[in-house]
Amino acid sequence: MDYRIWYSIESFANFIIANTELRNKTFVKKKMYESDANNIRNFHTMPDHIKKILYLDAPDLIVEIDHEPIFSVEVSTEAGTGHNVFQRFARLAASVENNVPSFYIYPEAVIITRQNTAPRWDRINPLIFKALDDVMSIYKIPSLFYYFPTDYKTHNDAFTSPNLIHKGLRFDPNRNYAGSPLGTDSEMTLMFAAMDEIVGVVERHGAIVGRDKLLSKRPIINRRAFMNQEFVSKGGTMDTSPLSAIEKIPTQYLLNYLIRFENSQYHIGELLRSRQETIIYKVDAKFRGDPYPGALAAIDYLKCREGKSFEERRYNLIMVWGNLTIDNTNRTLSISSTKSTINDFVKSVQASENKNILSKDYSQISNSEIPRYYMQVRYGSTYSKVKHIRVFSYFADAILFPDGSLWRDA
DNA sequence: GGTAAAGCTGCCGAAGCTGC
DNA sequence: GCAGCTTCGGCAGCTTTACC
Repeated sequence: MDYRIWYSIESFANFIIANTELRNKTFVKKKMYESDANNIRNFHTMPDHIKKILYLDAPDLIVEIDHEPIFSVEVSTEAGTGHNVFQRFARLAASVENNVPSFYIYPEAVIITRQNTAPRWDRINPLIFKALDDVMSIYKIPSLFYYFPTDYKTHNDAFTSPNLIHKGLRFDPNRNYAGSPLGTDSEMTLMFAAMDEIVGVVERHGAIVGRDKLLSKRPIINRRAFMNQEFVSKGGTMDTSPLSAIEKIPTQYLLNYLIRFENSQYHIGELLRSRQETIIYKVDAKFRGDPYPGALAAIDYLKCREGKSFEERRYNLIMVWGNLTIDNTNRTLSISSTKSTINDFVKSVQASENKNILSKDYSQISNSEIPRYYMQVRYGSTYSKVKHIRVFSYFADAILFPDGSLWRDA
């Protein structure tokens, strides 16, 4: 069986290979190109099944066997307070939505030194555990969390951390694995065991049949139980960020707001009307990407989804850019903002369109550009839009700005 | 009213590309 | 070869909100 290991950072690929059964397999390592927006020379060379995972956002590593992806890995060293831990959530979801198990490595806490304050641990928002569990419940595919090794458990006083200079993080000393977590840490050895379990199951049953069996395997059951326990023991609730920024309203309020776009020829379609209530993610900020795309994806799984596609939601999921007021008298919404406008969204889309070469004459296309042209013929601008535009328009049933709105009819 | 947590955003660096 | 641009990821300071 032939393995291919797609990586963003080669040293991290080396780290995973050396610590798992992959080291004994026949494999090749390949550089992963993330999107047609940020790497127009090479993205089109990515195989179709990898492109599908990259559609929403690119993970740090994808392992495939005989052209079938078997798991993806995302690693971060950021402090996971507030909505930061959800920043990478869309890429975990993108993997699982393509039936590919995902691993998320994130520190339990990171030392942050602020001005005029002693160094202290910024701790993870435990709601991430609930969000990942909901993903597993819906897709029946593992989406597992492991702590990036830190001094947090052993050095509660941040100032005493031997790795204070690295914000309390424990990195692997092997220079071939530069920037990777400490491989001998118990969290990492458990993760390697789970990866080996996947490799073993897939080799015995094949990738398609094998992945349906994974959730019932003991190392994965145990990890899922640990994640649920962490949610509870760390005081997780359904009120913390990003759920602290949502409102639930009767859908009629939304329809009453959108009526301004209707006329005798056009009426809002059936999708929004099909759900009685609507969840609104309120962001009164300047229009931007991270951390909002990941937070929006997490809200979908935590509150709205009941099935594998956005059509199977209990509630509409919409995003409001601006200061939202719910007008209970007139059963509608009002939005004001000096920070964001619909033009911020539209300008981003237009900027992405500049990456498209579909309007060129054949004589204008260089030979090396032809495969990229041909990819765009098939997929249009699917892969050439910037990440946050792709993620927002995938997850949100509607996006409202004070001066303009976008919505799905079906 | 004070403190801690949550939320927002300006700015920075890395990587990779384009154009001269 | 180099300057400059875009995209992405990330840090941490500032502001707002929540809580006691």
